[in-house]
Amino acid sequence: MQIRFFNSLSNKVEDFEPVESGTVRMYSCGPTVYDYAHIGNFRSFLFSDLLRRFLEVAGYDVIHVMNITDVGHMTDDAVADGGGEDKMELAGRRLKEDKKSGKVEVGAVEDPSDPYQVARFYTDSFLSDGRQLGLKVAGEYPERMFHATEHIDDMQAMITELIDRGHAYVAEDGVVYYSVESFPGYGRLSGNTLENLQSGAGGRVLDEHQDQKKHPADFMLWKADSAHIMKWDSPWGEGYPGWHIECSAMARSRLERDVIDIHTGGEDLIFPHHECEIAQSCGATGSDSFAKFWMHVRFLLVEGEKMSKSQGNFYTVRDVLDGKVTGSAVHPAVLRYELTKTNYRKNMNFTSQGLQDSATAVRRLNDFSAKLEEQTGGEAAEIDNSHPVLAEFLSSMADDLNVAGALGALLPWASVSRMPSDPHEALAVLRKINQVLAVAPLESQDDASGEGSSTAGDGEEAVSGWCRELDAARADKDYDAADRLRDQIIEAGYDVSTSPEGTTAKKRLA
RNA sequence: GGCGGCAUGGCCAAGUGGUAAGGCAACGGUUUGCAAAACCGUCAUCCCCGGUUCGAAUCCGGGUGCCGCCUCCA
Repeated sequence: MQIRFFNSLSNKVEDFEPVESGTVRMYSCGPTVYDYAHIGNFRSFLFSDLLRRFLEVAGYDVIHVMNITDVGHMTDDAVADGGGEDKMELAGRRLKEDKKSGKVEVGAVEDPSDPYQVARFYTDSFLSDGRQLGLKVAGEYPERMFHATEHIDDMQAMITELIDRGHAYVAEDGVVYYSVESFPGYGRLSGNTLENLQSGAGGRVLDEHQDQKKHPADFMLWKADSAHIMKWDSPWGEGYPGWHIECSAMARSRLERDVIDIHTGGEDLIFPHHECEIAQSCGATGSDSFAKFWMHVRFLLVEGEKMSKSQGNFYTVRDVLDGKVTGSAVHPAVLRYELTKTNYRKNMNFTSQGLQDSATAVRRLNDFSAKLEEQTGGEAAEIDNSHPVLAEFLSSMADDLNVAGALGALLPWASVSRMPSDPHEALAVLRKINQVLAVAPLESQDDASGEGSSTAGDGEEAVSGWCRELDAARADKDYDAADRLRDQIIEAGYDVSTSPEGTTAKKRLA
């Protein structure tokens, strides 16, 4: 099976081969932890998870790492190089407000003016969201997910290398800048070559107040600022690192290679972030490449509109799970399915209807899974990847993660009314597919979350009592009572199914 | 103004030269105390214009629309 991915570096679909046979090293730009992650963030993170899971099922050892950005982002957007205040500081003030108003539990953050506590709070939120949604790397914290603030040494070492190799300089104001003119490959990823940047600058202000820099596109590596809320000693004065350097430094130290296989992120990161990473990494290592494959996720729209706080269509993961979109609680597996079912290179349209569709599909896969488990007693056959459904599923995924094609193979097969002739084999196939999709069985998410499942158990007992009452009413031909009970169960968030064997109710997933 | 990406039925979406997968919704039927579920069946010529070809959703040229980046941002 030849795996092919679209490479943002060449804007072409290319055959994928890892640098080291059998092992894939991938780096994903992770969350910033001064706010809750939203569904757009998670589309990106789940894309990297799907990619990683697919590569694992395809037979690779995957070393997948993701950073947690807890330093280096500034609020002032008029000045790109360290203006305004640290977003962590702002987040601290907001948390303080939320604490007062009761939006954030007492005890969750003791001292909001401590940026490390703010980071800790939002890191925990992220890890909890991630684990619920089946994000493997979140379950591997802190081995494979780690904080930028714990890698300041690596960043400083890389900055030193860059200065030594003539790729960086200390400007008159004491700020360390990367010199883009020292790196001929600048612009290769984004198309924003120095030439293009210049010719495209018409009408736009390109840093006229950056007269300290040798070139307007030079970007900050270290800024001495003893007044800054988060600061470290350095050869260039007490201060903090630029935003881009953390990924270059951490990818190298954590993946232990100068050249890695795959680097992922949202499409907005192509420029300047990833362009700058390449310049830094290649500049420091002397290698002519940093990541062999760059894969970028397109943005998602919400009901056809851009997601924005002012439009009122801005959703965090917990908003969706709590039912802010659909009006009733959404199972994490449904959100995972919804956010991964559209190919990562297309803008996906996140809609309430889509969530409902996903819930139907997840239900279907789970019913199918449950029936197979029942038929086999959980005994799966030994299989390779040659089963027709599995083979088509994997070959679709191998084609630049064609999820829709893969689901096109899976869904018609996964039908409880046409059960496969060999359930042991089918169970093995489904389990393998679910290693990629991670939506059926649903329990895979519950282990990690720990919350919500206990209350669901209580509700289920009441509902199953109502089902027995409903059966009794129907036996008595007391249809008014039966209809009332049915409405009651539906009201409680369950789908009712009556059959000669009795009434059963299943929790609606969205 | 510069650099990229995308455009298939009501919705999600496969298909990369030979006469349009799959899912959801809808509609008709079977079933049902009624309904739901389930099952059977029905449902598109592919943004526009021009070209290449025996033949194009698929290749080429020109438009149009949408998305991202060029300033923090998945």
